[in-house]
Amino acid sequence: MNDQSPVMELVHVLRAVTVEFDLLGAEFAARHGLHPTDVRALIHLLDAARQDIPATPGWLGRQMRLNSAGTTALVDRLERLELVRRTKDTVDRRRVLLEVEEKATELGWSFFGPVIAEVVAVAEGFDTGELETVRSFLTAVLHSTQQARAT
Amino acid sequence: MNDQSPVMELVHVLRAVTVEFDLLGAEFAARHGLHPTDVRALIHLLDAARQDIPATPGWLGRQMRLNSAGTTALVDRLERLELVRRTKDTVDRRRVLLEVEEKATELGWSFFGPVIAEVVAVAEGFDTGELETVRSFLTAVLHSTQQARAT
DNA sequence: GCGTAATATCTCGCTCACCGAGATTATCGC
DNA sequence: GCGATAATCTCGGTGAGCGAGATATTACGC
Repeated sequence: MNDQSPVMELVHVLRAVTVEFDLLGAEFAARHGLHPTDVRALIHLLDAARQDIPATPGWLGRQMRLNSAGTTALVDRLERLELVRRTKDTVDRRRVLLEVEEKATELGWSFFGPVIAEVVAVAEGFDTGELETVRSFLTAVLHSTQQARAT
Repeated sequence: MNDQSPVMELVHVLRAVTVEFDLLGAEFAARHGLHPTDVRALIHLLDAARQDIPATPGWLGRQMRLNSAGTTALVDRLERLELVRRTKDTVDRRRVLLEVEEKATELGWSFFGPVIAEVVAVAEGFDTGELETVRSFLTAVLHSTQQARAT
């Protein structure tokens, strides 16, 4: 397993991309006067909205690995920034549903927009089959990592 | 640019991988009684050592987007944990060099070991050309993102 | 060379994100 | 109904990271 093997290079570049995306999020956060955590939360919330998964403080806290106190504080911040709205669940009235405001989706797009544009630009240089290879490789890494973490 | 386009799926899976790696780092940190920031710093320091880049507090702070006060506190923590050692640069005596201890490399391997094993396992299902495609795609995304961030 | 600007690091005081413990309110099984 | 369980929030405390500024060393203009 030397440093020059193709697989090791993949590991390095994957890690580098992760670091880079983190920094991107941190700088976006700083530029908009919020915290990296808020951006991460926003991503989870928009993702949930996109997939019609009901978002609650408890769910968000689990995604973020925050305890309930930290989660409450996080939701308080997001609500104060008018990015989400707390509404009571009419079915189970212990629960609070988090609804993302218009402002949040706008912010989300202003974050992802440039990233998407870059990936699109890069993708120009690859044909459909190659892109499919990349996608399936990353999906496999994702699933294998998720599974390893669950252990 | 609808949600089902191959490129959009790539963006989503890339983001998911990033989130997953973050959580991995956070859980590794928690398990070893350190903070996610410390793990990130460790990654940068090991990376620097691997590439023979001299690591100083200033350099580390720039990598992490921390100000000098935060950087000093970070290095203090790492030194207290015996992961790095401060040594004065004999050439430029304003500078402090950060040397990673044995303990740090061990910790680094215990973090990356499982990740590498997973990527290796996933890579089994792909031939050399495909892996090269993935590598060059990710490298392109990395460079384009780095450049966009520098702007 | 000599004063001044620039650079690297550190100190101090402070804010606030997050944690642990526990309170509160709502639901469910019996 | 009643205890057990679940979802959320409150309170107090810890510490990571910031802004401002101090200190020490080096580079530059004259």
